[in-house]
Amino acid sequence: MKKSSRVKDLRPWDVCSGQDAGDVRDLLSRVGDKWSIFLIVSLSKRPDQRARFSEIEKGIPGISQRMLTTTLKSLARDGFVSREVFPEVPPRVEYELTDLGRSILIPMQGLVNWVGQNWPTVKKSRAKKDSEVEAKTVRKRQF
Amino acid sequence: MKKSSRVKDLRPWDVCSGQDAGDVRDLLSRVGDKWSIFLIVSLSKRPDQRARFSEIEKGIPGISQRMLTTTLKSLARDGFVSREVFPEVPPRVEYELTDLGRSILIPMQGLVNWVGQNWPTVKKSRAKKDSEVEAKTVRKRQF
DNA sequence: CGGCATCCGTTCCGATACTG
DNA sequence: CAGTATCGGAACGGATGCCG
Repeated sequence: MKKSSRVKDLRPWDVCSGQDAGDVRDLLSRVGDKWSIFLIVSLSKRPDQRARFSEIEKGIPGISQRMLTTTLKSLARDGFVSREVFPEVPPRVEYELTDLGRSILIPMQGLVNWVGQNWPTVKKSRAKKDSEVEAKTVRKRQF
Repeated sequence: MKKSSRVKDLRPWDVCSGQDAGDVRDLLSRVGDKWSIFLIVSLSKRPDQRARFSEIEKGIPGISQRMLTTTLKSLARDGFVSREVFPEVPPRVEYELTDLGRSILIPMQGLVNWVGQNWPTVKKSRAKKDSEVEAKTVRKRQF
């Protein structure tokens, strides 16, 4: 067994043009920013996939108010969440995952599964390569 | 029909913890950078999922030499591609998609499908929201 | 409460020049 | 050919203060 066990027969990208890759990149950089995925998942776990600003904030440790505002705004711009303002004092604003926002959870689940299976491999590879580089650097420094 | 047609019954993230979301974010920001997805797809389309530096460069319009080097290096660090140097003059270096690199194409295909179906919706939402903001800005400017 | 405006350090990335 | 080194602009994102 040399090449026989490899995942070679997969042809998942046969239909994929450069245009597709471009659009996928747009999606990835959209949803691959620092907080979007957390917002989407956080909303998806609530009853009615709905919460107000301060609730979301509490649910996501480490996020700044500025980034919560910013990220919610751009998610709303792209139609992943909807925003509803209630004319009260103090003001109340609720955000809800839209159908579009919910729909992306399906392909995302594929990534979750992949990560669950393969992320340890990635981390091992990273550590291994890093230690090799470290060794080289040390060797260099000796001269 | 108000809420009946919604994609509500989906529960794809039931098993997903905050840790999962964190790892998924790591993956997304890893693969969501400007060029990684292009490199992976580009390699996946070649015979043997393998090509040398200059071939990849030609296949990806707009990429700078610096970013090709950088991106290949970090993909290699994480184990998505392997790097082989041939001791010749002029030097030849070949990169090949690893099993790990190939395996991620499967969940990626889900994203490709999603993008194919839903990206127009996103772009429409974007345009709509932008024009609304534009209208508001103009209204403000009148005073 | 739910923002927005500002400042500011960090990271990203393209352009360019140089090297084994 | 396949890089490395350096620079500089742009974008990201945290901290802080103000405001309806």
